Amino acid sequence: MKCKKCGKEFTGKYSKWSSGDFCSRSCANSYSRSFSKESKIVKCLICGREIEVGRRAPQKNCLCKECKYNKKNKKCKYCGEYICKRKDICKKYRIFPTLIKYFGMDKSKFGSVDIYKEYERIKNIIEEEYVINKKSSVELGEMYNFNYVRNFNKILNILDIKMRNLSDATKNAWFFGKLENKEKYNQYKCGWHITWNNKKVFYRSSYELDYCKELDEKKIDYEMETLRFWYWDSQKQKQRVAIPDFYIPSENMIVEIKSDWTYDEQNMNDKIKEYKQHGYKVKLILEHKELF
DNA sequence: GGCCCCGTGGACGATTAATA
DNA sequence: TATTAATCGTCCACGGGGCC
Repeated sequence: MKCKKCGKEFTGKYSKWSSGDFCSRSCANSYSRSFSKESKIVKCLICGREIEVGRRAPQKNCLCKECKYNKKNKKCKYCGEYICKRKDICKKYRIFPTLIKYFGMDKSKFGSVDIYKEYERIKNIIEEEYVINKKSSVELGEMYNFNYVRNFNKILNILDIKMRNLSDATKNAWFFGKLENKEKYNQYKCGWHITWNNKKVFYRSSYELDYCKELDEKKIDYEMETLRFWYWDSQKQKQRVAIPDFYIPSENMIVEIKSDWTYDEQNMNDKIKEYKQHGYKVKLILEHKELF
C-alpha cells in the first residue's frame, strides 16, 4: 500500500484502528493537520442548529456557542433562559413576591419569557395610577392594601417609576383638596358660616364674610373653595394651584375677594386667565368695590 | 405663622446571588 | 459548601414646601 502522506510503500496497519491509508501515526497526524483549516457544517447535537466546525472536530464538540455556554450554566429560574434577555427585570426578582401578593402578578408566568410582559403589565398599572391619575404613593399604598403604605415610594423606585419631587407632591395635595388648613388658618378673621340655604362654608377674611352675607340676603346659591385649577404663575415662573374664593353655579361665575393688603394684580391676572380658559365668568371685588 | 402631606433616607433583619 | 455582597421589606423620624 502507498501512504497518502509520504507516498512510501508499506505493508500492514501501524495500529488496529488505522484505516490503512498511512504508514505511521505521524503521517496520519500530519495529513490530518494539513486539513485543519478546513471546516464542515454539522448540526448542533443539542439544538440542531447548523454550525461550522473544524473538519475533524470530534462528535462531542459539535455544539453551537449558546449550547456550549448553556452546558456550563444554569437556566434563570425567573425567565427560563440561560442568558436573560431582560436582565434588568430578572435582577428585580426580590420584588416579585410583592408584585404577586399586592398587585396580582401572575406567578404561572415564572420560568418563561412571559414574565417580562407580566412585569411590564404590573408596572404599567402602577405607573398609570401614579403618573397619569396623580395618586400619591401613600394613596397607592392604601389602595393596594400595602403593608406599610408610607413605604410605597420604594416600590416606585424599584420599578423605575420616576417620583414627583416634594414641590409637585405638595401642589398635588392642594389640588386634590388634601390640604385645607381651615380651622388653623388664623392670619385674618376666619371661621365657618352657614349660608341662607343651610350650607356650611369657610371664610378666610372679613371681606369674604361680608360677601357671604350679601349673597345670603339676595338668596343666591354659592360655594366656597370648591374648585381647583392648575395655573402658570408668571412671576414665580412655575405651575401653581389656584383655589377661587366663591363659585356661583347659577351664573357659572367665579368671584375673587381681595383687599389692598392681599391683592397681587399680576397673580390675579394669571389666575383669571386660567379661569376664563375653563369657561368660567369671573368677578373681582377689591376693597368691596367690583372691578369687573 | 401655622399646619400637614408626602418625599427622603437611615437602621436593621431577611433572603438570595455570587464567589471562594 | 461556606462565606460575602447585594438588595429588598419594614419601621421610623425628619423636614421641605405649599396654602391662605
